[in-house]
Amino acid sequence: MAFPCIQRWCAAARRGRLGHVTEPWVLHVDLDQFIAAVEVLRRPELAGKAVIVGGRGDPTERAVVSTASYEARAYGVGSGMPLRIAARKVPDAIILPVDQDAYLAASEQVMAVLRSQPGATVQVLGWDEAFIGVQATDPEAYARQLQQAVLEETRLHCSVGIGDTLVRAKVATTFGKPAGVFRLTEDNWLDVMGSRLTIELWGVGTKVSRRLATLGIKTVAQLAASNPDDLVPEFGPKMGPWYAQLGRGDGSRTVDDTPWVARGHSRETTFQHDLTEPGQIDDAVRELAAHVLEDVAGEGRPVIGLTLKVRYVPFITKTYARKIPETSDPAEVLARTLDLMAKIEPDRPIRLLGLRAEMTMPADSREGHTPTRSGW
DNA sequence: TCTGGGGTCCTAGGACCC
DNA sequence: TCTGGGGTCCTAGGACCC
Repeated sequence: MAFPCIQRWCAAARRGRLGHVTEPWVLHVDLDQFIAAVEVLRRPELAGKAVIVGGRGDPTERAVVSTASYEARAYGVGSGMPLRIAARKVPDAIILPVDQDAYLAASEQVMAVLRSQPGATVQVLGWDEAFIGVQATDPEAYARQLQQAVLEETRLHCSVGIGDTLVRAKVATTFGKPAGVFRLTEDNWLDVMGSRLTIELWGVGTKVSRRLATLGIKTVAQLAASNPDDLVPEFGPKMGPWYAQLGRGDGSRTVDDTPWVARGHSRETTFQHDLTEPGQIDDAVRELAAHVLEDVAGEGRPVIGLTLKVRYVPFITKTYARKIPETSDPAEVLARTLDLMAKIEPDRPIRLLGLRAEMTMPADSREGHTPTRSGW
């Protein structure tokens, strides 16, 4: 299958660029403080102030921070932090409610700009980030031009990571923030990342970094040098070798722009006051299930699996799952969800903090695909 | 300090079959 | 009476990401 390479070689030769053949690069684009930036755009008077976006914008409620502006981050506020705590840390912060529609609209604008870049293959990862695959002789120049285009058309700043794999591009972006560009390849990966802790890797959190440490692996360099087989007893046949690969920054180099199709949908709520009465719980499950059904029905796809996740009072999560015969009948799905709910600790008093209802859809009703995590 | 809401994927262990 | 070994499917739970 040398044909595409020869074609590229010929094309390069035609342009008189032989000896400077264009290389395939992965770019990772990440909008800077995206949600806060969108809020500042429509309220310019907020520029330069400590802005915190979370929940319904009421710091007395149970909710967490979605995004904080850099000014608020200077006080130690970060996403995921309880809103109540954040408000205490920055007493004069401006606290705003989450407005998903506004962020989605801004996101679509940004993605349109990315797709309009010459030769770009765009793989969207979330509201505020995407991979871009591109052939370029000077990826930094390409990145700068891309940042300029995004800024001109959306008034939003972004950072760009350049890499020879998806993982390296993704990690590179953190060194480009804010509004910068950084390149991470096989050549400088260990120089830049080697002495850092494994938790700084994309896909390694507190639990896994702690388990790695018990194996004597604390730094990225140590993980990179580890034998993949040695990690199998602790992490299993897939995750073990995957972590070793992650330590080296290796993995897929392919940006996949196949349209995203969800595997399932879910809704979650946290109650402002714990639920204790069976009637309340019944109502909550019905309401949640109805919302998920709307999302599923909106795609015109059937349901094959149900999951209820129940958060009890001292932060215990219980899962109840059922495979069901494929159906598109909302009444049947609701009835089966209520069956599942009957399993919620019927025998002892309960206090519910929150509920999550999930519905999964058959794989063969999907047309697109996306790389699996272990594929990265 | 006390924990959102939307996702994805992996693993262990049990049930069941041959 | 006691028990191999492989495979698949399902449930529960966990971890991580934005």
